[in-house]
Amino acid sequence: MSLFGEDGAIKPPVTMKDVANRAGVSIATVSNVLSGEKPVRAKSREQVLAAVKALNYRINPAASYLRSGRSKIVAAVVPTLDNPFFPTILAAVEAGCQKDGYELIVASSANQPEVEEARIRALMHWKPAGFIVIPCSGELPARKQIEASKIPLVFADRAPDGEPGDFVEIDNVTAGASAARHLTQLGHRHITVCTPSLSVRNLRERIQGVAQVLAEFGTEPVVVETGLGGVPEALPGEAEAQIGRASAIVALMNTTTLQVLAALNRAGRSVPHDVSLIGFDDYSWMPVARPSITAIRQPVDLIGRLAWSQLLERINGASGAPVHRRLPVELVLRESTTSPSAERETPVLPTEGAAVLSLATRR
Amino acid sequence: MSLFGEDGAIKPPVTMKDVANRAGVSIATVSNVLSGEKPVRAKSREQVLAAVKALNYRINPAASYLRSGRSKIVAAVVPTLDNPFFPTILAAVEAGCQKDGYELIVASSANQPEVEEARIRALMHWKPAGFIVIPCSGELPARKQIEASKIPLVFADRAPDGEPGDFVEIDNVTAGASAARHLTQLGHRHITVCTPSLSVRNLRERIQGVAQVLAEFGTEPVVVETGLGGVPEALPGEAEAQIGRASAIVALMNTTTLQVLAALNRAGRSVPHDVSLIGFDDYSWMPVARPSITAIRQPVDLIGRLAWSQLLERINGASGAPVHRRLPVELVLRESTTSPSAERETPVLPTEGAAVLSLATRR
DNA sequence: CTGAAAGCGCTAACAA
DNA sequence: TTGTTAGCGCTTTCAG
Repeated sequence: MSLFGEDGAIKPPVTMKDVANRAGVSIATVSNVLSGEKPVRAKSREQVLAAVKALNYRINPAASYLRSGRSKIVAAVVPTLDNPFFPTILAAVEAGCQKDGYELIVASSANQPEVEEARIRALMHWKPAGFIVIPCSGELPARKQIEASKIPLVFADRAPDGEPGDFVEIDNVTAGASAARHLTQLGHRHITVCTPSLSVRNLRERIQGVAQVLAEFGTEPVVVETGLGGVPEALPGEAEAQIGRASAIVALMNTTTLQVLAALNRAGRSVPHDVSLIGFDDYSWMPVARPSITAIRQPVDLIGRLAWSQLLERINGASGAPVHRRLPVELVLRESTTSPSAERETPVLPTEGAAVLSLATRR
Repeated sequence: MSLFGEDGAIKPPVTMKDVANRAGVSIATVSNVLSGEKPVRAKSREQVLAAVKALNYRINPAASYLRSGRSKIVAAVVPTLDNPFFPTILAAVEAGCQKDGYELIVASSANQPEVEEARIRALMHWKPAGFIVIPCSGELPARKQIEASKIPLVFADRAPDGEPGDFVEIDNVTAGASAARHLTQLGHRHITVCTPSLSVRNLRERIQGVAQVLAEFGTEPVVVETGLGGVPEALPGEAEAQIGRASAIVALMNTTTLQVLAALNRAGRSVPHDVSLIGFDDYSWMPVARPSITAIRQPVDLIGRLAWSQLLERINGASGAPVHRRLPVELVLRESTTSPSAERETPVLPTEGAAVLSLATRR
């Protein structure tokens, strides 16, 4: 399979013509065998396949695309590759692509809508067979262009505002509610929700889920916006203070959990003694941390797999109505959540009197 | 910029011909303006550029590649996307690609040499402008083909056995030595090194670094192979036992650190009371964990950036000798390492009697 | 400096 | 069922 001939000169790459010659058929027949579109006599097919194998021929994807207007490329646009959540989805998508013979082009929007727009436009020129997009905000102007070009588009994890189209996500409202339910069952009545951003719908829905449960108890979540950054030295003053005052916290993203943990350390608050914590996303460090972290586990791999299978169906021409899947999450109970004691509950709202709570429900 | 005309019909995409017509020049001139290869009269250039902008024209990359044999694609092959270490490198590469007008195709070898081989061969058919490869083992047969095709190739993090070629990695021996030095300075003389695999050279070099330091004290590291998997229920019996006996552990990869932590939990060994732990790779959960984890911090982002800039130079024709960069790491001191007491040192070799050590050196 | 024209390797009519 | 042929949109001689 060397690219060099006997004389050391570079061999030109094998083309379909070479295969045709060797198989004793025309290039059209070779094309037909390879594409499987048109019927081909068994004998011819065998000869072609043999020649393909002998020459180690692989179709030139660019030529194929140029002529047919269809490429075996899938384009994925994610908010960032620095947060492991997104690459994990991509891992599943990539595995699907690999299995089904597609290449995956990956672009990061760096959490900036303008970059996202520009990347999608650039990707469009490859006429990818499909797009998998995890938008970085509620606006996705480029969506119109993708849809106008009839390129299948599947959203994963998040969809822009408006009609979701084909979309695989978790059931965010229920997930938020599960977290809140767990905390209320432990006896918490005041929950602080920490979110990196409010401009993404799925995060707003998680808050909504928390709010629904708290409404039963006549309270509302305190919402703290912590920003998209990594784990900073300190959050903005107000956020830092609100976290310091919290008795139960739900962190809506993996990065947020770390931000919260850091802020709690700075505030000298201990988990779960002073404050209970539930994090969205379950990572392998969470069971190992001390205390181990109670988490809402998203089926990340499944999100990716379903996004791919949905996209593939569209690529293969499935028409039907948009498919919007909301996958269930799992609440993984660990050590970071426990019952509040009356003493700890009080400081949250200093105006209220202290109540005495049984400690019996502590694990 | 709609893809629809006034009548709602789909507009065919803008081609170079359209630009030429509008600019009142030939398509060759348009091509020359866009490629910048040949000199073009300023006037013509302006007209072309104006037309390009007006029509929102973008070159068709497949046609361009088909004709010229050069593509603006970079192919990256990584062992997995599930370990955040690799996507972080890719994030930097992707940023570079974006800046310099390349698209990034990502393929995962799933840590299997055969898959790696197959993926590279598939990618070759896109005639990418360059390859960035993080090999999954010491063998990389496909390398010959890449090099024979004159496609620039840069290794990141690891290189296959033999001549490294263009390669950006950390200084593994020194990194291993730093970890060991830190432990010996604390008083440790017995170090257990946990590695996911022995078939990757950079991991072997880290062990070598540890061994060099221990040699000064007349001891040798105990090497435990823990496998590439995630955090399993239990490691193979022998590995589990060796970790349980250790008084100081260096974990050579991020996943290994978690495996070790889990194994130590199962063995009822507490960090750093019973055993000190240093992990390779510094993740945002490590400072937040209790105890926080002492780590060898790799300049992951820099590895990616340098790999890209090196690749870009080759793409642009730089010839010179292979560039092999070994970047320095940082030892980040945290709570998971401390001096051994005699009681803790002893159980390593159960045959020895217990000794009493002062606890004064504990932090 | 610019334009005309010849393909790159492949697919899709169409003819046979 | 198969072969012939005309391009896909671009880059690259080669004349002008």
